[in-house]
Amino acid sequence: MEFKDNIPIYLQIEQYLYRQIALGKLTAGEKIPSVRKLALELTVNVNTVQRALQQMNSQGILYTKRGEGNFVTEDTQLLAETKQSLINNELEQFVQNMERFGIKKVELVSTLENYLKDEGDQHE
Amino acid sequence: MEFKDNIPIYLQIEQYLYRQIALGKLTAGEKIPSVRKLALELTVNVNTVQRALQQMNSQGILYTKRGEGNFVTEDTQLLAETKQSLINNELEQFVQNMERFGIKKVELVSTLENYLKDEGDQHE
Amino acid sequence: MEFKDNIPIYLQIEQYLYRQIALGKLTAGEKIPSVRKLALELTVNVNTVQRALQQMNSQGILYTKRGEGNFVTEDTQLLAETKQSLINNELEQFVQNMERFGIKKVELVSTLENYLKDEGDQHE
Amino acid sequence: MEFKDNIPIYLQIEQYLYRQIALGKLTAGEKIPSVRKLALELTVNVNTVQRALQQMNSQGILYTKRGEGNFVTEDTQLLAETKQSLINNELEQFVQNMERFGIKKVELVSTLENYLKDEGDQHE
DNA sequence: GTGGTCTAGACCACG
DNA sequence: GTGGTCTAGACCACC
Repeated sequence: MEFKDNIPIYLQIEQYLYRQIALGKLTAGEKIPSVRKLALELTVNVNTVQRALQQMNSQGILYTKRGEGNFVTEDTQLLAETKQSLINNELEQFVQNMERFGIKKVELVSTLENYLKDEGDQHE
Repeated sequence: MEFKDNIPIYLQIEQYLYRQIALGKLTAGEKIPSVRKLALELTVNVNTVQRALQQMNSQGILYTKRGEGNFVTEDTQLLAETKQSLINNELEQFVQNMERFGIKKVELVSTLENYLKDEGDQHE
Repeated sequence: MEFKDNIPIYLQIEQYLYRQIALGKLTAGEKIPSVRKLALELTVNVNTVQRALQQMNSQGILYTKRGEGNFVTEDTQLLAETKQSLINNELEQFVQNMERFGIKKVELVSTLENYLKDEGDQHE
Repeated sequence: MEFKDNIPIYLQIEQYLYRQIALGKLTAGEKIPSVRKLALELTVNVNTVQRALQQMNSQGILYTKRGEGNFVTEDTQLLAETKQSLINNELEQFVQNMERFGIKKVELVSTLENYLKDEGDQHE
């Protein structure tokens, strides 16, 4: 896994784990790898991993069993809500940013369609 | 103008100016307000403004006339390219992020349409 | 280290570091002293050092590991190219300046030889 | 005439006039164009031209006749000396800079010869 | 008036 | 400990 330079690594780890959950690779109640394992896998400082987990802990997405490790919450509703709110955030941001470049909501869909089409053409 | 906390102010100023140009509020060859004026307007330190301008300077979007001020480049092609690349970046990021949440390109357009529709409903 | 008055200090620091690399005193992948150490050594403000490093960073000669420090790029090809282009710049400037004094390329080599010889004589 | 951004314009004008003299386009005792004419020619502020002339005045290269204009000194020896010292400066700087890149005096001549040769090849 | 450089010192984020 | 950002204020060079 590679990290971008302009965003804190612990946030990128957080996003990574969120995605694992959103994609169903980590399911409700499942144990996630130990801090050290994750740190090794991601070639990152242990502190950095811990910081990411702390945040998710305080958001209720993870919970810690002392001496056992960290687990994904069993509150499937919370998981679904979280996923949806992340996606909505993304959409909101996107719409906002495009408007700042003078692209109005009405034009947004067609702009996106064109982009996807062009991108596809390039790789053909 | 208000600044977000998690992004350096000088980058936000840069983005702001880029948008002004993209929207045609600052046109090729036009003088932009002096660093001190901008600093006052944005209630920010002069150095912070200068840093933003320096970056744009080194990217060729602005140029400095000593003792006179900063001006938007007259290279309209560069301006157009820059605008387009900023928009494409935005699109690329968006598509990438959504894919990370398991939303594939095929579904993207409809997801966006739904979002825009729902958002509209809320405000009715 | 002493600084000339007519050139910005941060540029002189940049040049200094470039030379350290060109001379092999700083090698690919090596950590360079922390900004604070450098600032102390050079009896200069931390910000001034940082500005020099930022430039080299954006040129790809250095990269930053958060919380760890700055490192010389491991891209040895880039290093070699950079060194060569610095030297070529120097040569180009020299040739150009001499031509402006009416010394043509044909005479350049002998002019240089005479200069080196005379200079040697003085110190004998 | 075009000016570099990183060097004060008045210095560049000074150098320009020095070269005109060194090349014999302006000879001892000759009147140089009026400040306004020069300013127009070079599309530069009048103040800027004046500043350049002031410096050359104080160095004795030019002298002012009130109400008549500026003239090149008639002291041909001073002119010759000045020219020589400018050239020597250039040489000294060059040797110094190259040494900073690890190119010793012994290698200098051959480095220069190679450069001139390569450059010639490119334009063939 | 314009921008450019530098300082001292503060506070923050990261590992 | 590392670097990054920001401020306030000074001084300079240029037009």
